[in-house]
Amino acid sequence: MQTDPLSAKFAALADPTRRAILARLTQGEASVNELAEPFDMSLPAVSKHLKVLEKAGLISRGKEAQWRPARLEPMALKGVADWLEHYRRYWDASFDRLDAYLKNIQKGDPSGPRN
Amino acid sequence: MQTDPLSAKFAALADPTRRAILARLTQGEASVNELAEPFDMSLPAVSKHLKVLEKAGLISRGKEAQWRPARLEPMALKGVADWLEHYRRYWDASFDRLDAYLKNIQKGDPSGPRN
DNA sequence: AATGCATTTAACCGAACGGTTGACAACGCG
DNA sequence: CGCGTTGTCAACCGTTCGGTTAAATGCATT
Repeated sequence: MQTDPLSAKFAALADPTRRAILARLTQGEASVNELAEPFDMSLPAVSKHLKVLEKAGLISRGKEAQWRPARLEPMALKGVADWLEHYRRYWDASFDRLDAYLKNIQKGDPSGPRN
Repeated sequence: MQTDPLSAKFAALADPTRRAILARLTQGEASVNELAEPFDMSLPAVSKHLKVLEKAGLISRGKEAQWRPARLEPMALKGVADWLEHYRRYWDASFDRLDAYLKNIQKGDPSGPRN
């Protein structure tokens, strides 16, 4: 696992089990057993996945008696979205037009896009 | 490396060197040597990173004489953005009220759907 | 044909990943 | 207290990752 936060987030998301866990958590908090139920995998394995997600900041854990419920920490995902946003202009056509417009007015053309 | 495309993309993005390569490619095509220049790392290492990015669909390679320039394949990033979009409501302020509602029904508010 | 440049392939290495099993810790309850 | 439930820890295992060096490939130039 890398040390920089963005790498940790991407690495955490690069596993279908962990993404499924996140999807489940959009329904609300869940215990480890509840989270493990859909998977053909031991409990410690799920526990490890949760630890990866927690270290990446994508979830946080609670403590209620012997339960340690996990909940979504969605601002971490916003961090990923913000990184992606830098590339939006390279796929989004409507963003391209806006970008061209902004570049033109920055060049001092008051009438808008040129070409 | 996983077989499903989304995992491959996230895994490819989980490395700062590879993200730096993508950033460089927003300036336009580049040869392997050009891409390797900023990094304190051998050429084969960069070549491997490019292969990871290519298998993830994030870049494509050309062939001009002995050069194999890499270029950005931005629609692949859009795939990642689309996945993230499912979670926007969980961080975006404009969805705060919906989020509060969902949290209430999850606590067992009998007026809402049950988990 | 020989040289030189750009890039990839092959073999190898240590560290991290994703999983297992078995033991252990923490808590609620009879 | 003793017990069952919940979850983590520790050790281990095979595979993948990210890097290296050395050799091979592809192409242009002379």
